Amino acid sequence: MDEYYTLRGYKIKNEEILSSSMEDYIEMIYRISINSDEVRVNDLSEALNVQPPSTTKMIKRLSNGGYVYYEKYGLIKLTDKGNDIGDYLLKRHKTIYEFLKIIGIENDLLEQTEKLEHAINENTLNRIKGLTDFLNNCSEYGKYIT
Amino acid sequence: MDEYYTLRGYKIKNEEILSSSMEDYIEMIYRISINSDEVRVNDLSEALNVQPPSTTKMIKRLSNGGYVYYEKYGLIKLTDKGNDIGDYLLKRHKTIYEFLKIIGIENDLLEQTEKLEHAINENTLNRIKGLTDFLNNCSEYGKYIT
DNA sequence: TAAGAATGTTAGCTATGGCTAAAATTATCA
DNA sequence: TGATAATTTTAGCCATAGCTAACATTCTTA
Repeated sequence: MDEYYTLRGYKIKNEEILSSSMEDYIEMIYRISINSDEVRVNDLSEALNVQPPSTTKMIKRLSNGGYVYYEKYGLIKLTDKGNDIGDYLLKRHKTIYEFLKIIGIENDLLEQTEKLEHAINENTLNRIKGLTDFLNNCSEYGKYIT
Repeated sequence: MDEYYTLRGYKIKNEEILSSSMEDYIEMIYRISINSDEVRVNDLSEALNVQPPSTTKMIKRLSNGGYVYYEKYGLIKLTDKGNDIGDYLLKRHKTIYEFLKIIGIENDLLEQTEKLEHAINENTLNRIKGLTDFLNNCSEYGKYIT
């Protein structure tokens, strides 16, 4: 029998550890970390278009979960665990971005990527990666898309 | 400049009228309505794996928004507006389901559909529909996927 | 038709994840 | 070095969307 749930229902059902927001923060910390090893509350707030108190709160959660090191007024640094996740999240982001791009999304490319990425599990991600590769090398598709 | 937001940020930014949950409820009312014209709080609760008080609360919101007709202890009925949306949501669901199926998702097909559908806007949906059609008629893909 | 079962509602709790205003800390620079 | 500016935190608010427990209504059936 088909088993439907609300979106929230799926999250609870799967004991999903990371919420979409947590993912957004970790991915962004990881992104910023690439170019500088100083990640601050303010940087993150600006990058995510969020007010600093929201960031403070989230950093506490991430710190409790063992995703970041953080001490009051200090620098934010991903733990090994956090770093692995960040790496995965950024790759996921890029995979979806490339996929959406090749199927012709232009205007809302980033927004659609940001929304979709949280919904896609590892298996689906791999399928999408494979599909993107296929499309990139498919002459019929080349004709179809132009 | 790239403008990132948290997922919640995008929702607020776009003044998105329908939350994911609201969409889930409307889609399910629409679904149930196809086979019977008696949609009750309990049916909906069971179908969505949610407790009846949650449904009562949501039905009130949907009623206030003009998506359903409802009177205490009565039947739930979509308004014309609700019906149009339900129709769109069900089509969106099916489109994504077919897409995920053709790219080889099996185990989490329904769950991934349910998660993805809320993230996809009309333009992306059309692209995905087009892509699915293409894949269905693409001999190279037939070879690739087997 | 009256009792019990089924269904639905209300009240009030939870967590997430935003926000503002105000307080605290840290950094800068004259 | 001490005043001011910038950054960060705390406190407390909001809405969404679940939940349980208790109450109300409606339905069924003996």
